[in-house]
Amino acid sequence: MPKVGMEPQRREAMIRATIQTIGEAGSLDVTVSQIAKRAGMSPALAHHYFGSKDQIFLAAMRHILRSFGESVTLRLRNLEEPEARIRAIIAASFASGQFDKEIVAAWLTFYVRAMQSEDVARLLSVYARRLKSNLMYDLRKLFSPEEAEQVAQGLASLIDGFYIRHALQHVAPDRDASQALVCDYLALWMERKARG
Amino acid sequence: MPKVGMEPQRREAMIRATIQTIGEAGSLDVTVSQIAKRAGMSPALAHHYFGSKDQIFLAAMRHILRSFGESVTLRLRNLEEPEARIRAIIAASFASGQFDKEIVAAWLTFYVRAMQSEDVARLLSVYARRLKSNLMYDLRKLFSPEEAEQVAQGLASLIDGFYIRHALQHVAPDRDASQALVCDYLALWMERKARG
Amino acid sequence: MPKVGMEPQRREAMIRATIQTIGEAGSLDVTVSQIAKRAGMSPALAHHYFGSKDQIFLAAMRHILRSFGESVTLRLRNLEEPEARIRAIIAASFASGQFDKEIVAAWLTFYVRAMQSEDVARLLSVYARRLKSNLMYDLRKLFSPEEAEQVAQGLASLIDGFYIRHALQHVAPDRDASQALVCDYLALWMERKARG
Amino acid sequence: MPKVGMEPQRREAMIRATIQTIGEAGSLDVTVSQIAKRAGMSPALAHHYFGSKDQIFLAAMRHILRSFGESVTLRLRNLEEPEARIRAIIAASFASGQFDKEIVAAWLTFYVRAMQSEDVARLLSVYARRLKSNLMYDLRKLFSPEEAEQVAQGLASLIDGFYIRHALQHVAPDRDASQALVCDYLALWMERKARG
DNA sequence: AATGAATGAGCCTTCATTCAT
DNA sequence: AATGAATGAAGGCTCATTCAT
Repeated sequence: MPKVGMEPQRREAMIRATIQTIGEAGSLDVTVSQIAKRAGMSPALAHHYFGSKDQIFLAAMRHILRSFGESVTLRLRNLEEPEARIRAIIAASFASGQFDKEIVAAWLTFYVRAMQSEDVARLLSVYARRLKSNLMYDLRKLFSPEEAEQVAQGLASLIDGFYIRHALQHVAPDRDASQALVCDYLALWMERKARG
Repeated sequence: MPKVGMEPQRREAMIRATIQTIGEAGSLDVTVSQIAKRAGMSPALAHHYFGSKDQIFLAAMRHILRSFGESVTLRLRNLEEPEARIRAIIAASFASGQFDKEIVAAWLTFYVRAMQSEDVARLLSVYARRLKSNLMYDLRKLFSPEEAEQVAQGLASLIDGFYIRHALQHVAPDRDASQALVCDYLALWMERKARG
Repeated sequence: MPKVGMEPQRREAMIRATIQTIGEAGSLDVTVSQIAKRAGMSPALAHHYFGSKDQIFLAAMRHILRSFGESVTLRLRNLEEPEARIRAIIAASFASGQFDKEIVAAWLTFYVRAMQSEDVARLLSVYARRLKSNLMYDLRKLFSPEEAEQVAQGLASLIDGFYIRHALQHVAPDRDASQALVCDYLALWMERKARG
Repeated sequence: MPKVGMEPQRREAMIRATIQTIGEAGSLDVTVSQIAKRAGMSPALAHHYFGSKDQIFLAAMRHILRSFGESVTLRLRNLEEPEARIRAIIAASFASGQFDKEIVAAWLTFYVRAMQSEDVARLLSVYARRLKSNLMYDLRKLFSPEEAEQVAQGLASLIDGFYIRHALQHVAPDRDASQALVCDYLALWMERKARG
């Protein structure tokens, strides 16, 4: 009996396998065959569902981005206080499922990939803009427009910086310390503001 | 035209071409042929001088790292005051010749490469350790040991974060704004300390 | 035309083509492309099925060795008399399908290859040991242990010698004359023994 | 001061290096660079003196052949008795300097090479013919023409067989045992003849 | 729905050989 | 006499992608 409606399962399996494979290899230099094998199917079927290797990567990236977006949305629900909301966004970045070695490695490789692929770059910039607008929404309630802009830039860069360092196993601070340092960056600005 | 003593010139040409090619492509997926062509020689000669593609990449990376190191050393000469010295290190990171699109792109790809290659990882960690010890040397004069550690981590991550954002043309702040924000991070800590 | 189950056919075609190509060239300096072309497939497919050039060679050699072994086994069936059995083994070495120009040339190149490749050497020594134990089994019934050993060595070397000479088209004796001379070597020993 | 008359020394060094290199590698797959390096000169100079890689190999082979020929001539001097002379020829084949691992390996590779190269084949056949005529000269004094022919073939093949086995480190008999077995082959024929 | 079969294109690497000095 | 410089040509191998079943 021919199975029907396999597509969603196959796609999901491929996406998961893609992230795992890239994460392990620490590189986009993974073959479609490797990914397909891990996903339990033939490379031919993978192509059938995705059309090309690029599309496979894009789908995986979209998955990571969407998953992060949903995590943020969830954490912001019921939070009113600006400072708390910003901390929630930061927390989302370091949450398990996001700051895991595997995910971060995949994330990084995609980042680099954006230098080559317009599609990837577009995807990334959508995410970046949304993250920034999220931050700005609350920062504007705490700081002047110029200061808010600066804090947003600082926070985002700091997070990216910790990501890259996490991926490379430098003597990087662990998850909690990293998150604490980012939160502290907000605190430093709050203190300056308080002091006048 | 004399035909002896070409090796240094050839090596230099290859290194320059490697950085340019990687910078433009935004990827390590460049062929030895491409690089050699840009450097004005045959791929065979490139292999003759470097032995392998990996060695070509390593040489290019060593060049970037050494160049950065020398820049830092130069800028620290004659500076005594801790805060000024830290600002000098930051400035070196954003100096032209270092924060250029091309260099940063190459830098990033090497960063990612470190996830695969032991050799690259080693090279990078040497640089990271030196940078940190440079920062710590002066930070310890300004802060408690724990605080110094935190500031160092923050500064380094912030710089890396701006690098990655610079490479990706996000709505990233420009060179001066980036540098200013990093310096301001130090300022924020100094203010907190001053306030007690 | 069904497109499944091609692997065995492809492998067989490759093995045959390998022996032919090496036989014609009289050298292992043949390219995978040449062999694959003769076998009617792309070099890529050849690699797909064998993994590497070395594996292709090994497979071809295993084929020759196995084919010789089976020929010997077949000829020994139903033979009880020691002298007849030894003559059968000798005959197998000179049988058509074994002492053909092509096969002998391939055989020789593999022999030489054994000086470089552990794998080939191992394969060859397995065959050599089996051939010797075959000979010794019957020789021990005809001669003293020391004599049996000598006869075995002589017979084996003589066969190898005729092989090498056959391959090189020296004014070498033809198949029948070669075989007769080897058999006569056994006869010489039998006469000596008879005479006491 | 420019050195003059270097050519003979250079050629000799190259020939020695060629035999050593091939002997060690157990293969003709050695590069001109390897040989030249071992001979203490640049590959360019090697080409200057020999013209091509083929010529280098041919020169090395000619050297081996000539050296063997001279050894035979020397050993035959002052020997009158046919049987003794034949034994001397056999002894020459197994003499140190001829039956050494290195030489034998080179010898074998050249043998195989003869299947490809007309030049090598010609060289080899000259040697084979001379060896045979040497043997026949004395054998004819001991046997009928047909028998002499057979003994010559047997002796030559036996020697070649021991060579090949010596090169491959099979559980081959050592130098003395090999030589004894070849001599014994002659003895077997003498006994048959004596018995009548 | 699924896959084994198949390949074209391309890359890294090696090497004999040439040339200018 | 001697060599560093340089390359064209070729080979092994990989892989995304297509196709027939």
